[in-house]
Amino acid sequence: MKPVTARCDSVWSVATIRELARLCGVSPATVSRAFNNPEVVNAKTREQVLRTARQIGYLPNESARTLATKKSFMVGLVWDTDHRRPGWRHPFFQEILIGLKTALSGRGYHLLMLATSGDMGGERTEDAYVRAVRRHNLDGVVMIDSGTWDPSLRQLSESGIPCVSLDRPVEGSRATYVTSDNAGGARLAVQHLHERGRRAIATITGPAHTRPGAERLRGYREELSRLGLPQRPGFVVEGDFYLSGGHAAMRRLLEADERPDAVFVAGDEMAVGALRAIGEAGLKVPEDIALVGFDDIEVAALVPPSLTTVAQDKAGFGTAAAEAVVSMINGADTPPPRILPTTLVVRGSSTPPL
Amino acid sequence: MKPVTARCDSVWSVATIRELARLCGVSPATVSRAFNNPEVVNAKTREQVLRTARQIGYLPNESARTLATKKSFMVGLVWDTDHRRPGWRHPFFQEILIGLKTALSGRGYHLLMLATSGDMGGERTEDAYVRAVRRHNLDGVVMIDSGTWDPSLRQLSESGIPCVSLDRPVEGSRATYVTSDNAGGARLAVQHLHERGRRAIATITGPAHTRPGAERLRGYREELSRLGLPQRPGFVVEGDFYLSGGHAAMRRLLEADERPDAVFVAGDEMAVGALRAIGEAGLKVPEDIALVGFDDIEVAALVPPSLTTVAQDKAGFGTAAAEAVVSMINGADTPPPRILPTTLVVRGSSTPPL
DNA sequence: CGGTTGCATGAAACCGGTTACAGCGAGATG
DNA sequence: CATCTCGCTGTAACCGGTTTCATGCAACCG
Repeated sequence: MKPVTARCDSVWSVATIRELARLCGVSPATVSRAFNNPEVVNAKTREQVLRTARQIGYLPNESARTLATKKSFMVGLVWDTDHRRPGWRHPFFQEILIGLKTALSGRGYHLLMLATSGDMGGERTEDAYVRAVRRHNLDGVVMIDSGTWDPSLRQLSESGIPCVSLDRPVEGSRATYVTSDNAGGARLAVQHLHERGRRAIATITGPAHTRPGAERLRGYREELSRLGLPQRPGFVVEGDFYLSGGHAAMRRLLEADERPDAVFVAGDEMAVGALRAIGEAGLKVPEDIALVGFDDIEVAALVPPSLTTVAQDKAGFGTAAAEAVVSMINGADTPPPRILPTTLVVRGSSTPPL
Repeated sequence: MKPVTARCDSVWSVATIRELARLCGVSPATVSRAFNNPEVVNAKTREQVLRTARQIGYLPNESARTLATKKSFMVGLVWDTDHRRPGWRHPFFQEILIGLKTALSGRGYHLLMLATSGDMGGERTEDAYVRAVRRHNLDGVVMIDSGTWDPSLRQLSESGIPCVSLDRPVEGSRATYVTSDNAGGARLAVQHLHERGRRAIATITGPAHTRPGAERLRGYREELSRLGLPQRPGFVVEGDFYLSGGHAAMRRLLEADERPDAVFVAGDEMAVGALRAIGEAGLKVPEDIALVGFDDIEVAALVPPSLTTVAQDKAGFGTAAAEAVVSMINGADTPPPRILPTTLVVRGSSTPPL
């Protein structure tokens, strides 16, 4: 009888450490040690404490623990959902989040989504993030590139709180970042198009002020020179990472005097826009123009023709960010920026060769 | 000079309430009241406290506050990333999350992503969620339908913690759920196809054990009877919400004796698969077969022909969930299930009419 | 003018953990 | 046998807020 009742209560009981100590006939200190420094407490005592704890469903109160230790085992996620075009979506936010959450959980950390400077009411100050972190005793922070540069982010990265940024370099003694090998991926793309016999290779870039945009353009240029192909100014058109921008950029490329026979598009969403513009011009992919995108988002495989693209290690972002932030929390030196390898996924938009 | 230093320090100082009280020449109790019960403290005193607080950059410690009040102003998000096919993605998780976070932030709550029973190490027990909630003094919980039914979820919803589920009915005195008007959406789809002159309307359903799957099928059937169209058993094929399932289901429909001239597909991803199967069979959409999907995911607009579909109020999910959970936290009666309206988005796959 | 009322405030206990320090008994050592 | 170690445990202070209760004081009333 009794055990059953106890089992039932276990979900509900709000036993404190003193209660548990009383039941075991030991002091709260010993109970605390039984959990946090098991090796320092006598084996029999420890066993009894743990057993009794299970019976009465004792759960340590994390707020009290955080208060005493100043460690919350929580990492903040800064992800600005304002300042955005309506409907803006990070190309693979969900995959990053899964990777991040899984890796953090595995290391004993939880993830707290921080309110954005925009969506908390009166507290709209520049140091809103820093304030939130301090209030909640967060051990570290991960920030996901918001496209626009929020001065609060700089404050945060320079505040000395362990801080990992995705896809954007940051300054600060305990700040680092994770990014894909954007230049390398671009080189893969250009090289692939070259192997397929294309020689007039244009590019639609991301916004110049974004890191990935700039890096992918750099890779494109580097690979062209390596291959001994000429750099034609008219072959570089800036897009905005959105479908409409890709569409517009492609139209500009088609209207120019010289038509490319291949385009490296620095983002899959833009590539879908480009695909459409090409279709509207009465041309065919890949026969008239081959296309290689970047990101390997879900649509890339679904749209006809399916899109050859440079794939990023999406879950790897989350894992790498978690590793970096946890190691800094544990006192390790600030790790260098982590560059994740990219891979080429060949699909219909670049095959068959000419 | 001094003010500047103070401003600088403000980010760093770890002033406590006693420190602040000392500086103002009042007791900690008064400071606490100045923040939490402003009306009960003398106007001049209050002003001075707030001003000084700003100067020295005082920030209340949330752990201490939670410890004392047992309110954490945090809501847990249960989102199981295990048990999944690799690469599984909720059709519009990101939009829901944005809505949820924004609505919660606006109400003064933060969102804590709970580790899944799977990804925390030793603690893999059935009451893992309940334990996490209690340890962190979470005020409430939102659970996003994980597709598979985890017994821990039932424990959670029946634990008496304010709890809102998305797309799945739940039991529990302080538990409710938010869902789209799936049946109504299905009726819209069928009605639309009927208006377009189609009479042999088949359906590819979601898994029967999922709520949205069952409801959409119900709506389809209801609308058929309302329109006086016959229910042909062969016209109902079960899919799995994934592309491949939609593809397979469509093939079964095409192989049958009687070919439909329209199909209501209970999910956009399946609809893309169906689109493909139809193309492979040498038929054309919408000329031979019209298609209406469900969800209005991003690809729906991108795939050719673009997909007519039943749109769900994606951000509305998050907002409604936030409203419900916060109202329960504030002691209101458990609100009834919230059914969000759906709308028909007409695109190429169902136009022009026959 | 004594007593009531109400406002503003302070003292101290409390929330539930952690941890520095002291103490205690048993076995080892000189 | 006195002393020193060592392993284990308890006492009590502390983390930084909130809240109950008591109190001082001024205004108000008859």
